[in-house]
Amino acid sequence: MAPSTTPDTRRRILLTAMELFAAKGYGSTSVSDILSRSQANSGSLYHFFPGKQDVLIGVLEMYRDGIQEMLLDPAWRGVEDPVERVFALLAAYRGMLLESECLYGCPIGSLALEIHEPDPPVRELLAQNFTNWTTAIQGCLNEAGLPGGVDRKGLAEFILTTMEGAVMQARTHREIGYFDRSIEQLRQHMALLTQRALA
Amino acid sequence: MAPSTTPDTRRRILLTAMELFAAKGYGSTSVSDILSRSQANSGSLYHFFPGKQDVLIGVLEMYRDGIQEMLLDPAWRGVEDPVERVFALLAAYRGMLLESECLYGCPIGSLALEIHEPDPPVRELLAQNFTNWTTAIQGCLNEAGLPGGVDRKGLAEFILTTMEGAVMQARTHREIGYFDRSIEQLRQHMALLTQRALA
DNA sequence: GCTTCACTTGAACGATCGTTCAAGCGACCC
DNA sequence: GGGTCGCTTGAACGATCGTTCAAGTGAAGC
Repeated sequence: MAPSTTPDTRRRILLTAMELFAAKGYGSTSVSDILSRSQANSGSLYHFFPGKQDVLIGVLEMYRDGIQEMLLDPAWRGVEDPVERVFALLAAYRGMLLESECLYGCPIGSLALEIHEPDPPVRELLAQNFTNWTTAIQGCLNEAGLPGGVDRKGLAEFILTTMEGAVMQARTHREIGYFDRSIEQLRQHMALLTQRALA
Repeated sequence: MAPSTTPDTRRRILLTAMELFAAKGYGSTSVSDILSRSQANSGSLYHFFPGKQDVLIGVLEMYRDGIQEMLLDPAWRGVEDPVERVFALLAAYRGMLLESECLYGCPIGSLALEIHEPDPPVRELLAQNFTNWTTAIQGCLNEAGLPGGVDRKGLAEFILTTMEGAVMQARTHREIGYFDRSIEQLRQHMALLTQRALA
């Protein structure tokens, strides 16, 4: 649609907001923060977005629509085994924690807990992001040779639960060990689930 | 007013702030919110607290010092079995979710993820709250007849991880089922850990 | 050349934020 | 009675918030 020469202000604003929301949260990021970091003027922002919340909606849509390219593809590059892919994704979050000295983990989880009374479209997008995540994991679990009795959807949700809880503790203690130990427990759990059928 | 009871403005401010921080978060709670709901004046608040952040510190200290009376004692009333106590505590969080139609879960977890760059005293208090929680759970696990090889500290942290992640998903989806399914996975995990030694 | 229109510019707005402070109150000690 | 002091009162402050808008730009269609 837009020629390559256009500055693509809308996208620049969204990418900046994505970065700032992840780093400082939604409430602590001011519109003028977004404007100065994205080199845009308030009039431009309000030309594309009715208000600040609609910038958040745009960011959550980017996460939702980009989960494959932005998250799964990089995490799963060179990893074929479906169970390994589960832990490769978790390792990607570990990497984000390490890069930021345990400051930033999962941007969706942070926003989900920060925004206490979200308007319906925001809540819905947060939920969609979680659902897409667990659906991707469920795909791995389906490929994996799990015993028949295992509840794949429940286990996929549990893996998200573990990631979010582990990120929260690692961030709070500023210590990656809290993340690692929870992941290790999850690994044990999945091993026991697999092994139970063999016994 | 009631002359027999001391006004105890400081405590009234803290209890109000505790309530508001849990309901709206720290950033979205204004000082004037606290003042009007606690029937205090700004001068009184700033007489007791250097600033808003010190109110948060006071609230986190209340949570830390009151974990036994406010959280564990009510949850464990009439429950003696140590493993049952673990799930009774989790059931207490389930109750908070239900009472609020899946809006409020764990106030510490919400604050931990909302406050992205906490000053050291705040971060330290959040970490202390988590540590006290896992230490209490570890006490249960020590009493329980777990096989010798089980990592009690790691498992206690994993139980907190599960609670926080499960609360996050239930809140985001506004559906208690997301909480329940993660707890069920945890129950399986603990059952498998116990049973493995018997096999 | 003129019009149209998507987009940009940036000053300005009212609201609300956290915070300050001079003044006042009242219980207790001298 | 006078003085001290912990606590209260509430108006006021400057800063910053999200948002508005009138004016301007420039490419495309006629």
